[in-house]
Amino acid sequence: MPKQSAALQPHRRLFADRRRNPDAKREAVLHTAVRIFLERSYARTSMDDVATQLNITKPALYHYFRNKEEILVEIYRLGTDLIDEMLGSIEADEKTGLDKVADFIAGYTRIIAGDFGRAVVRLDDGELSKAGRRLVRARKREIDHRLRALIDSGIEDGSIASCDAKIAAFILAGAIHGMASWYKPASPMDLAAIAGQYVRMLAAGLTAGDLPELAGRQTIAPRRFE
Amino acid sequence: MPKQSAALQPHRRLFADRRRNPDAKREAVLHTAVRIFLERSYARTSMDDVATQLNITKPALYHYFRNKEEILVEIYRLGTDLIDEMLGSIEADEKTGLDKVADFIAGYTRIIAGDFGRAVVRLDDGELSKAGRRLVRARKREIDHRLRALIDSGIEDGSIASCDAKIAAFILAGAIHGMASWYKPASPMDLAAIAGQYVRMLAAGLTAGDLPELAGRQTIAPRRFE
DNA sequence: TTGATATCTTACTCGCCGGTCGGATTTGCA
DNA sequence: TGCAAATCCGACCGGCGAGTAAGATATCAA
Repeated sequence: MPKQSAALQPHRRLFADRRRNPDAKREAVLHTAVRIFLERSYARTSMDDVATQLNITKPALYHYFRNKEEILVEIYRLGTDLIDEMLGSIEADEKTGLDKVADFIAGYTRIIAGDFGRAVVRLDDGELSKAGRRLVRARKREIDHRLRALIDSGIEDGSIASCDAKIAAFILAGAIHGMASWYKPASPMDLAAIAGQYVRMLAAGLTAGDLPELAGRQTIAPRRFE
Repeated sequence: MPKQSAALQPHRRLFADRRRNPDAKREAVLHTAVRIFLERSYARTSMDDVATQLNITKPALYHYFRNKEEILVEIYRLGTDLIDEMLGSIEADEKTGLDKVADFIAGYTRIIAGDFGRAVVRLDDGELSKAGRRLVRARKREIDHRLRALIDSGIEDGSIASCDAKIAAFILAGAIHGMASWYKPASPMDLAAIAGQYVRMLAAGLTAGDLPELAGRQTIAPRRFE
């Protein structure tokens, strides 16, 4: 049983009387579902779980969504839309590549702090059908490529040290994605402070690509850390 | 049906004749299981899948493991053992904090590139029972704390810029964990080159904690990126 | 050779969950 | 008011997968 937060109450009440606002109800399902999915994972959440939380029964859910997968795909869509929107506004700016990437880091951390952003990162798209998986992964790949383009533009204009943009993008995205595993909305830490340290540390990593004493370091002894 | 790689053949052959080497067979189960779990996820892998891959039937598996969870816990144990061992050897060194962290990054990427390391990071411990989850998460938490200690020591000896070690550890670990999602052992990219860029970029981020022009930057306009 | 034991198989049980069927109840509109 | 459509429910189906029971077969030690 997921803990019942006060924030869910309005969604429950929405379903109290029939015939009202199908769109609002559909949205209510999504908001409730994404919370439970994040808490329990998609696979371990049954349609009954979602329905119960909404104070309805399972078949009622199938009035708003064809199946369980459609709910998940819709969640991904909403989440990736947020990221797309942010990327669009960053790309439109007239800034150096480094500044754009820094803006990306700041914006991305904020999106990941939200439910739908966290869902994009944490929910397992391996649960999807082949078609759904293709769709979702294509969107993720596109986001990755746009981040790489940001980095490349920074390398070109000299604001970012020469490096492999592909790996750099993985490092940036990975670092921020990790947030989805530990960040709790009710966290005592200020989100702005967290985002600030992310920007500082990661942007610094991009500018100082080759500190001589680090570039030449030898790695640890070749023990068999398989 | 998971693709049958040549590397699995020896494990299949091990079970060809009965009564031979229980320890080796147990290990063979683990090696086979971790591969399938990484490909298909733990939840979507049935005991029949594992058994089939080994050329035996499901009940035979229960001769070596009490249940499915025991296999997963054992995989976690082997993976975290690798990390513990590495941390131990790093902690024993007489180096600056930054150098120790750099060694950690290099060693960690190599471990994550292996099956059991990748398993620690990618397999969902939410599938475990309460007891198993407690155990696994305790080990993960301990690793996190030891990394923080490494960072703290670097801040103390001045090799790392002052920052929140907790967040810094999350950033480092997150960046490397991300590798588990895209790295394929048969990758064309040289692992050493990847590890090198990880070390360079992340270590640089730790040394240059406060570039003035970055510290003072204002974040993106406060749109509602929920 | 012969029992004792380990190993492995065939054939089940049982619970869970996505999805559906048919019907009941409401709502809004003519 | 009356009726068509929308909304929702109780009861069910079918499949999947973890785990087990009971027995067959090979191995090893004596």
